[in-house]
Parts: sequence; structure tokens; C-alpha cells
Amino acid sequence: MPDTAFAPSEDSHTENEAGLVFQHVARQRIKLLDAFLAPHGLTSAQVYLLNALLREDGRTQVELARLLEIGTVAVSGMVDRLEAAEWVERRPDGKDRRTKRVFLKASATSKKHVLSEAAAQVNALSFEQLTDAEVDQLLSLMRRVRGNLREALAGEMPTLIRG
Amino acid sequence: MPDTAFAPSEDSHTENEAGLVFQHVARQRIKLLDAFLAPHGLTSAQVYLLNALLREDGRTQVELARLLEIGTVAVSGMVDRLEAAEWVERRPDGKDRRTKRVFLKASATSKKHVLSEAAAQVNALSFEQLTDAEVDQLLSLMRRVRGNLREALAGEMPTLIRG
DNA sequence: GTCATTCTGTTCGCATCCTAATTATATACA
DNA sequence: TGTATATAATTAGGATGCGAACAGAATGAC
Repeated sequence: MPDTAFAPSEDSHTENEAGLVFQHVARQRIKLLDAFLAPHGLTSAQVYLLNALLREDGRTQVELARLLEIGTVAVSGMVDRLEAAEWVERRPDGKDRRTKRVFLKASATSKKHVLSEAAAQVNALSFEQLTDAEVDQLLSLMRRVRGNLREALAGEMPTLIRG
Repeated sequence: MPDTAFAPSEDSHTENEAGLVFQHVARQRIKLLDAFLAPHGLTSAQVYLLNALLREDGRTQVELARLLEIGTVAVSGMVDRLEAAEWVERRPDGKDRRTKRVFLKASATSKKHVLSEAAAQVNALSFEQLTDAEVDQLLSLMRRVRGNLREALAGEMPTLIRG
């Protein structure tokens, strides 16, 4: 028990509330982003994937999974839908016949401005009345928490399996 | 454009990265909590609902939806599964024949300690190497962001529909 | 070269969220 | 009273995530 701040206190509601706020922020950001993107026939999850390709096209599905921190199964399904909607296409890798590389089609590339605009608007709404310093602080702390969770999932999961 | 910190800069990756960190933290917390709860035959989402009932039993499904910030449809499905697994039961409300109140069964009440323990462990892992002051600051900023998003979803959605 | 292992992508089944539409009931108002 | 509106819960269908189990291909030990 290394931390005393979250040992069960008189109010066991505290631990629960802390968890809910992370859920709520993530889900409400998705909801808002989806609302901005719906007129363009896109969803927030699809845009995260497209943005990864806009930074560098022709990634493998494993690379996409690592960048988006989701499993390859989820990537497979999303690329299926994106391919059906003609936003991207799969092409075989010349060297490795297992891997398929995902490339943007012109319809997606032409939407680049729409995508960053929608993300910027969601950020602006999220961070209203927060100073730049507070936003920096929030993102910095969130990155540290993400790092902790990565470690926990890489290191503690085996303990759970073993124990 | 009230905020200059997230106006499209030279690096349009910035807006995207900010969004991803909220997604990742929320999803990894779910994953970790699910790992702790799996031996007990429960999921993280179910535990959020059970915790709401542990604080006050016999809530209506609309009340649960408001507390968890999800739709009544999602509550309906979750209560279906929780009821099938004998964790809770629906009982009619005496005064209003539309509403059904959800009550914990003994099997769930007896797990109270397990639930808060799992939440406390996820928090401890999430906030490792953060000072108490930093955790307070993070949660405070997250609550402000949640408030902003609530307003945005209540106020800006109509604009999207109208526009 | 051969065999065991690892890696990439997929299919399957499930849980959790959503929107839209439906049913049944309650409430407000003319 | 009677009708319009609002509310509680559900069904239907889709998107996004998961783990388990699989096939095909590459890689490493020998």
C-alpha cells in the first residue's frame, strides 16, 4: 500500500468519483467531436486513424494499433469500414507478405483541414476559462498518468494472471 | 476564437495529441479495472453502476443514467445483464407505473469491499509518483473540463442542428 | 534445411456506448 | 373532460473496443 491518499477513507465514494471524471471527459469529447464530424460522414475514432496517416501515410496496421493504443483487432475493423467508405485503401507490403499498409485516398487527404479544425474546436470548448498554463499542466499530468498506466498494464497484468 | 493556444499552429498534430491522451487514460483505466474485477465476474462499467446503488439503493434508471452520464438505453442494457447475473433486481415504483427502481441483491452488497478496493488500486497505480497536491490539481482541472463539455453539449449541439 | 517460435492480420462472440423510433404512462392545459 | 405534451423504459441497428483462437508468413536455433 504505497499511497495513503487513496486508502479507503470514511467516504469510499472518493475513489469512484475520481474514476468517473476520466470516463466522462473522454466520452463527452467523443460525443462533441462526433457532432462536428457527422456532416462529413466521419466518426471521431476514424479521424484519429486518418490523422495518424496524415502525419505519415502507408503505415502497417500494427503501427496504427500502437499509435492509437488499441488492439490490432480494432484496427482491422476500422480499416474495413474506412476502406468500404473509400477513405483509405490497403496495399500489400513488398517485403513482407503478412503485412498490409494503409494508404489515404484523395477523398481523405482533401479533408485534412476539416479534421484539424474539428479537433481544435473541441479543444477550445474543453479548455474554456482555463489559462494556457493550466492547460499545459493538465496535459502534462495526464501524460504522466498515461505513462503510469502503460507500466501498470505491462507489468501488473502478468501478476494478475499468475496470482 | 477565444483561445490562441489551440489555434492551428505549424504542427497540426498538437490538437490531435491532446485528444488522444484523454482517450488513452480512460481506456487504460478501464482495462486495468477490468483485470482486477474479472475474477469476480464483473466489469468496470457494471461496478460504476453498482457503486451508485451502494451509495443509495433503489434508484430509477433515469437517475442512474444521469449519475453515470450515459443514456437510458445504455442503462437498460446494463441492468439487463446485471439482473441476469443476479447482482440486482428491478422492482416497480408504487407511484409511477412507468418507472422501475433498481435494487441491489445480497450477492452485490457483499462485494462492496471488493469494489472500492479495486478502484483504490487503479487510482494508486494511476497516480504513482504524483504528489497529493498534483492529484488534487489534476482532478480539479478535469472537473472543470467536464463542466465545460457539459455546457458545450447542452448549448452547442442545438447550434449544430440549427446550422 | 527443419522445426519451433514469433509476428500480422483476421474472424468470432461479447460488452458498452450511441441515435432513432416505439410503447406505456403521467401531466398540463384548454 | 379530453387532448396535447412530456417522461420512463425498451427495441433495433450500428460503431468501437476487448480477448480467444486461427491461418499464413517470417525468423531463429540447430
